[in-house]
Amino acid sequence: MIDVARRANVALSTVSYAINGTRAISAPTRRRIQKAMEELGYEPNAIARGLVSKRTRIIALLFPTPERGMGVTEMEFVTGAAEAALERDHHLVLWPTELRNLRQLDRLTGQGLVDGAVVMEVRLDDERVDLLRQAGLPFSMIGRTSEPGSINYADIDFEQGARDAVAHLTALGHRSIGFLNHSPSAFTVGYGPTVRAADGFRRAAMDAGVEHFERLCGDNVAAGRAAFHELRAMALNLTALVVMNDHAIVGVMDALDEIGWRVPDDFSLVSIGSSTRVSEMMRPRLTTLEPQSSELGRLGVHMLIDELEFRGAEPPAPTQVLLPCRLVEGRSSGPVRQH
Amino acid sequence: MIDVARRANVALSTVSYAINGTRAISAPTRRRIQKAMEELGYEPNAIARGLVSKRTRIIALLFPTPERGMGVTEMEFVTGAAEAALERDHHLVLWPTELRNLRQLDRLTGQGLVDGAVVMEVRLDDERVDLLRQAGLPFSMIGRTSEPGSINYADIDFEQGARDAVAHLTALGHRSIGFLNHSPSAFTVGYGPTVRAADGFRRAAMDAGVEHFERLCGDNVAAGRAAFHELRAMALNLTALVVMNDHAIVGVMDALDEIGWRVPDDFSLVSIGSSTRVSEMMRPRLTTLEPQSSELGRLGVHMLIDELEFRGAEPPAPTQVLLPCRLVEGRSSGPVRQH
DNA sequence: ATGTGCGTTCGAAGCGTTTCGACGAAACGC
DNA sequence: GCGTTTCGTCGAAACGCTTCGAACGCACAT
Repeated sequence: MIDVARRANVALSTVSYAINGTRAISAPTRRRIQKAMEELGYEPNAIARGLVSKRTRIIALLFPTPERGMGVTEMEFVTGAAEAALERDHHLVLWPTELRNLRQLDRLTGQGLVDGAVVMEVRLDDERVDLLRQAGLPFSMIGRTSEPGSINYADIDFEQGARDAVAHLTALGHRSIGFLNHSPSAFTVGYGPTVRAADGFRRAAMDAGVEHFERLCGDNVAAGRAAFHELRAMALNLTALVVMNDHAIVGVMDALDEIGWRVPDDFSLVSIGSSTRVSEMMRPRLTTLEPQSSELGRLGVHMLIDELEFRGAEPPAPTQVLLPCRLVEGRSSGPVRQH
Repeated sequence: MIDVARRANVALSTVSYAINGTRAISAPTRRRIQKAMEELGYEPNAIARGLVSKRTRIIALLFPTPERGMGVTEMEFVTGAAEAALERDHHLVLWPTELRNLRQLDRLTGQGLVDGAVVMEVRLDDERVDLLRQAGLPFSMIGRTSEPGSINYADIDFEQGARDAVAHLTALGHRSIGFLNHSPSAFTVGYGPTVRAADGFRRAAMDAGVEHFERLCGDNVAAGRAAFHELRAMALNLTALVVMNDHAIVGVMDALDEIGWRVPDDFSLVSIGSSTRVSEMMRPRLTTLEPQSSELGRLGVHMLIDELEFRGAEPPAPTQVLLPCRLVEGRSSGPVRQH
């Protein structure tokens, strides 16, 4: 920076003002500085900048490391967030913190490396959120707690998604619809999508006046297969299933094969939350309510940076967004079978 | 840090030495400092540390943003890398740089934020690698260029994977085997796995003395379906296919349905590079040569940090690792059909 | 000529660490 | 009992920037 200043015949501080736009700089001076920077290939040192300005322009992405690893949806959160961060001239660091290990998270925030955080896979009651709030670190959420207050969040509207799924099926004439949810453990830890999708399904089915059945189901093929057989035994008129469980749905299709039912002729399936990349791999291609995952990741980052940049001024109104799922019709849903 | 020093009755610098182990500190003094740090909940400021020590303990993960987005395999690289970084007390930032946009990468490295980089999805001839080398930034690769020289890398051994796939099929009695590769564009840009798997397949088939056919194939269902029909028309005895293309393989199965062939009774399929999470979603569950993606991400980070920590001492021998794929038998491969 | 105000620019003081050279005290050999 | 080494500690100087208060020149009004 000294070299740039010397070359442009100005003081060190003038270069700084020119870079940050903190004070007015006359056009000729600015030009000289620009030129000097380019000629020297100068790039301001992010660390030194961060040290004095208290703005590191680094934000953290908090994601839990679940047993089963992450799917396509989560990957899209991450890439979306990373792209958005870069566009807004920020860096995104990954903090894969186990949920129980709050101590680690505490240490990480204490290091003063990041200006804020985006929290992924938020639970209805999430300790990480409490910790961040206490630490005074600005953050936004992908997902939301049961009491989000004035915290910025962007979430998938799984409740509406479930309603849309039911609407899609009732429009096709189905009058007895089941719902296969995530695992019981997801439900008990208060994983929002699990809870809210179930609500949406129930209401939509009641509003439509159709027979409906719900079931939690382990996140694996065998559980899906078993769940289907059970559901069918208790719901004799069942003609369609809404499934929010990418693994279980495979088991369901296996079970359908076993009893010789064809999809969608004899039975319809609608998946909630599968990305097209996954639903395209199924045969038949699944009808799915696809979440806008990448967009969600982007939003989370933008909300956070908006907040960071407004610091000092009066806080802007919290941004709280529910993104609808997009209905992508595959070949797994069709008109109800006529007996 | 001043508070800690005051509380422990030592000089500022003594606290620093105690934290970093840079100089010997007597046991009682160290204890006093430890205690003071805990009582005050003190955590050293990562930014200030980085500024003076020239070691930010931040490393970058470079991944291209391809059109089709990333799959499960890539996600596992990322999470593996993030976990490994955290374990070794480093931060991982995501740099999703478009391949053509080298300018951006140049700027990013110029900021002096990161100590080194892990490059994902390396091509046989990769401009990013040249740029990093010129910038003097230490880095390791997941994948490898055609001339890796003394650069650390960890790569999936797709060549061996292809051989294993052929071995698996010949052991089942197959004597006419096809290979469905990635898209022509992947081949022309010199994407390593595409090129090397083809080599491995060809050699293994020749060594085993079996009839073999190869084909590039667009990364989508329709292309896979078309490719199968074409392949079958020119290879009348074909009884099995090795596929390194998660999307195309779905099309192949559709095509098999169309001609009434069942998997694996009438025709065998082996996938290369599909993670179990994907192959479990296929029906029948695919036999796959699963890459150890998470391990690869971890390795990339460890290699880089090893190198960073050795700076100054003579450079350690380059670590260059090929990780074998793991054969996971599904239900898509079986004994050759007897006519 | 002298004062007033504005738009620009300057010098210097930090930001929270690491690290260098130096120093006091205890331990050693003779 | 005197140099000499070793161990543990200290004060102060960076690291590369931002930002504060002050000062400069210039046009304008007085």
